[in-house]
Amino acid sequence: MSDRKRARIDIGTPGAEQTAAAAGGRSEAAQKAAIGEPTTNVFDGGKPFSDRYYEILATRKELPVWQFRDQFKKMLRDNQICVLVGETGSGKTTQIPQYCAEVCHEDGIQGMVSCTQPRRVAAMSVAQRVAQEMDVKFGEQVGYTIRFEDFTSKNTLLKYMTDGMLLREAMNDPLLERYSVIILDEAHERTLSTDVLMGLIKEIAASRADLKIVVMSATLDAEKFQSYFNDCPLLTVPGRTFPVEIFYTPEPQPDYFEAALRTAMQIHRYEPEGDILLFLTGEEEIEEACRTLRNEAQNYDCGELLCVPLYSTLPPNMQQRIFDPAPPARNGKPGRKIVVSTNIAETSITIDGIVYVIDPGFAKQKVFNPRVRVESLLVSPISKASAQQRAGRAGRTRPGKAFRLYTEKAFKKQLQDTTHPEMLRSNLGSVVLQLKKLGIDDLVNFDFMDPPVPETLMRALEMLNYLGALDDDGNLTSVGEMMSELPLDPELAKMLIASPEHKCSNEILSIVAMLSVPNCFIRPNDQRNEADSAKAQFVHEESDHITLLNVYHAFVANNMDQKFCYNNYLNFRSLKSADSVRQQLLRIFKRLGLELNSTPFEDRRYYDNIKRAILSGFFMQVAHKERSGGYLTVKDNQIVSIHPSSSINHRPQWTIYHEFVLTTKNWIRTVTAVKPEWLLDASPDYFDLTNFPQCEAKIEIERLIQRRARHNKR
DNA sequence: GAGCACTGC
Repeated sequence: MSDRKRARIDIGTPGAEQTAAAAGGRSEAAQKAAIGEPTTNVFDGGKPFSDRYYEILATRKELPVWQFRDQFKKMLRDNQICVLVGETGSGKTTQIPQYCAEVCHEDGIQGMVSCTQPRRVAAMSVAQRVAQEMDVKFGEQVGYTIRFEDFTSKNTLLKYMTDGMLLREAMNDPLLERYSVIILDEAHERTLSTDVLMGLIKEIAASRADLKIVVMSATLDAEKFQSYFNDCPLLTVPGRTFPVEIFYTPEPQPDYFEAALRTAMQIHRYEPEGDILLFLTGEEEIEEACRTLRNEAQNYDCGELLCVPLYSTLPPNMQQRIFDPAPPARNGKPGRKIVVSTNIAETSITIDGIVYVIDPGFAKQKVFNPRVRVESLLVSPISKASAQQRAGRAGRTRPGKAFRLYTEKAFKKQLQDTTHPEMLRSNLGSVVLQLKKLGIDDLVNFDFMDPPVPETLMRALEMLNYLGALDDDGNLTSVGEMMSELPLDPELAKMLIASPEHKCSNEILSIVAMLSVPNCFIRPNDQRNEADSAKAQFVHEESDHITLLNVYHAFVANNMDQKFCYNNYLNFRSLKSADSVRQQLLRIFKRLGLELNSTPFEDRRYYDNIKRAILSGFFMQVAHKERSGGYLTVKDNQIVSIHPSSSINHRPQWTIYHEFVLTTKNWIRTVTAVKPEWLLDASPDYFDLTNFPQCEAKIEIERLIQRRARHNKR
């Protein structure tokens, strides 16, 4: 009999000695035993529970979800798939996975319980908490797995992980056989990975009767999840938050920014004490709002107002300021903290003590145009679900108020119920490659919860075909197999795999890593010149990609020193993470059996080889300078300009670009000058003139082909 | 001569 099965006896059936001890009424454990609760930890070799366990257990029992423990366990036993809806504060994320582990133990089921999270921090912090609750060593029986970090052991029975990580695992373990229960948490967020996982897991469930699936979500989409998963049972657990009173504006607001600041000042001047959370759309807006509010607060006879900005690119020590206490009262008027934040405060970061929420009703959202394959950010109205989530932020510690800067009618009639899932707003290149690797051949009929428009899928398939990842029948090629192993966009993956042929894989590894992390150049508004001259040291005048390579080399040559970064206006965090990414890519690169090589620096082909390697992944992102002097993207004929941050010091005839950014204008960012004949070498298929729209670029390529033909004849 | 919603492998 396995240890697990033997240990099962302990649950709920205390042994004779324990019952005898209870009669003495001394220790806490003994008292527990007397009322039929276990006193030893079946998950830790039958060790007695610590005192701390009982302390935490008391708080666990106060969670709303505790009342549903037996009901949930029964539902799990009786069904393969179930949906659990739990509002904020229900305790579902920490408790449900434990209940699953209990069921596995009690029923002698082998295999791990996995609980997925959209974000790394959540996976880590929840795992730590649950290890404490279960009174086991963190990283042993309970652990977590995220990119770059696997904090689990061979004894792990409950594992928190990012949803992207589970998807990676599925590529090598298509039926996810090491798991007996998979819990998809925060499913309502509908991230790309969650959506792919849902489709995949639904398929796996059909062929693995022993696999249990729990989908956990906030309220709004419950029935949709239920019907998607074959009308499975649903358990609803109430949350534990304080009531939030909602106020709408009587009239639509022409300028949400101005209305937001006005509302903030009114709350500060006339409402009882309590901190404010104001949602705006981006860094610039947020910094401006903070400046204005600081000034305003001095013009009135009111308490002190502490204005704290919050957005993801803010350095962590600045982000910490959101937890500073509000200033004390002044002349009997309350001091107050106002946090001015992007959407990051809607899901990722929770601030306690917020009593007032101001919701102008907008957020920057990703939109995708499949015709020109461009993703861009657009300020757009939020959904009802988002508005509800934002309002909820006011009721975490006591009853609060939410001020919506739009009319009730607009809320009811104009806001969509939920935010469009990311799947419908993204370039699906990576998703398609992943699904192919997972053995899903018929993508058009794949059971997506919200199927993407066919054109988006077609563009992704076409792109992967040009990259050589899929053959003409849509099957994964050996190049495609390798590409799918790399945690990169397909273009970057292709460029890396092709780099050994161009004798520069060492350099391309560095460039790809640098392209995969946030922008490393810092340019403070009041030190632009200093920052620009610091950057000038690294500039390669024909290529932003090579400029990035120079930065990485300098970083390494200076022992990855933080001071070096500070002195040179470089983002240390970003460069550190580029180095981690590079190490990870290098490991995979070697595993794939690819050759690590470099062209000698003295060789005149050193830079050309690098540019050709970049082109092998990015030949679909080329811009051509027209006779008018402006740039047009090749084949799509979009008017674009080279981004002012570019280190290119001339205007090359042909250039590849890494990103197309749509803001005030169509920009191409991170560019490298190339020679037109390299285009033909990189992909004769893509530059086949029979399906090329008429334009100057076509005429030049035509001439080039004729010249080559003549040359070959001679 | 301008900008970086947020995640994740």
